[in-house]
Amino acid sequence: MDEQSRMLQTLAGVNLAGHSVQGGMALPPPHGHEGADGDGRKQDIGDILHQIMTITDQSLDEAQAKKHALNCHRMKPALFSVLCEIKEKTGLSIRGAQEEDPPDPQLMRLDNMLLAEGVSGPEKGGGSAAAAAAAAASGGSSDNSIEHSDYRAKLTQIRQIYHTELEKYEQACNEFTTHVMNLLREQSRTRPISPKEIERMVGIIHRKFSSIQMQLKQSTCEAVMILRSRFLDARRKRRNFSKQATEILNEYFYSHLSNPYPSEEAKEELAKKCSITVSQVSNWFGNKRIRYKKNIGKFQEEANLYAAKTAVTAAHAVAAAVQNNQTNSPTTPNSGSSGSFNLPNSGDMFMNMQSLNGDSYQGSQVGANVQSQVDTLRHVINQTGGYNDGLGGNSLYSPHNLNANGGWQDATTPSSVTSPTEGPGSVHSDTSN
DNA sequence: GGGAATGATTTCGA
DNA sequence: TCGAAATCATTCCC
Repeated sequence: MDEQSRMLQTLAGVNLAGHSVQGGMALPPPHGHEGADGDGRKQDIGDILHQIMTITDQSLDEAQAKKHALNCHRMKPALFSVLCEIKEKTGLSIRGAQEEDPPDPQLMRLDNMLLAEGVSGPEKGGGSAAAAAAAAASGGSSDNSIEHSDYRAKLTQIRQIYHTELEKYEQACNEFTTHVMNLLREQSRTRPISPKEIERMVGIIHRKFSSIQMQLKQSTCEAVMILRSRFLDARRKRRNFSKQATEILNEYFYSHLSNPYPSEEAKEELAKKCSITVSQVSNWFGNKRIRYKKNIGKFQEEANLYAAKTAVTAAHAVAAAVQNNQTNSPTTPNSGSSGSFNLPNSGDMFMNMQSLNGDSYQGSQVGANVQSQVDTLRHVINQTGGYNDGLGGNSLYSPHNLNANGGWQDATTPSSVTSPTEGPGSVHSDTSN
């Protein structure tokens, strides 16, 4: 038995017995004179119900005629409203639970992500955080800015497609909803369709369309994720630092060999000079320390090279200071470097050179050219007589870069500062750490 | 193409 | 949180 027949039977069964339908609604009093007594009313309603029940058995023309007659029947409005109410109540009891849909967590996640990535919501800055982070991580070179703008362009493309599609869906949804509403309103003249039912139907349509929208959002999110991962993966695509950057880092490393732990400030400065990030500087020093320690012999040549370089720089600085000293009052030569960063006094460098001859460095030899630079430097310094032979004696630069454990001595007390043999007036001023 | 070099990441301990 | 150590992944060089 279909729903309509059941409802009609309910209607007939309940109302004909003279009781109100569930919910307390009674059949309104008949409009005409005829319904004044209960039997006449029962007869009337029974008649109508019979006609409705048998309408499908009749030919199309007959049925049409009967329908028209029923529509014009004086009892029609009353019956219709009762049918609407019954349908409403049964419908609500069935669908009531579905009405209060909690917000879909998946949809919320998608919405949040699209918002965060700048695909939905205001356009400005969309996804720039990810791009900027990746750009910063990979050094912020011009290549990266190109990649950055590429990322932005692609994100804008995704955004445009998303909004176009969303608009299409919304338009289609509105059109379809209007169409269905008109249809239902039209039909409500011939069958019991309450406004609530229309609302419900609209809700169903919207839910269907929102599920399509969810698919769109999901695909958009996937596209963004792919784009983002591709962009961020560039971070892993290692690029060697420029030669200049490596030189700067090496210079710092070998001139601070006693304590190759740059402070935050030093790291920042090095990062700036090398056009890399602070964390890249940290990585570089981490790698350098471990690799140097693992294979000191292999780095010997490099150490000598940078020591020589620093010696020359220091010699120039001292020579300049000497000249200055000759023309002006005596001054204490500082660690002042003409290098690109606050090159510490060559103290560590010389310590390195001494160290190279020490136990820790397995008796390796300092290059002759370096030695000659040192000699020159020492000579110049002696000539000035401005300060102790800090660079000269072994007393100051003992081979204690690496401790017995194979590690550098306590980073907080670099040898350059705490060396017990370091006399007052030493030129050693490696305090950058 | 293979090995060395090198920057990045992961794991672990202090 | 930082650094050591191991390892991965990529680039460089022969």
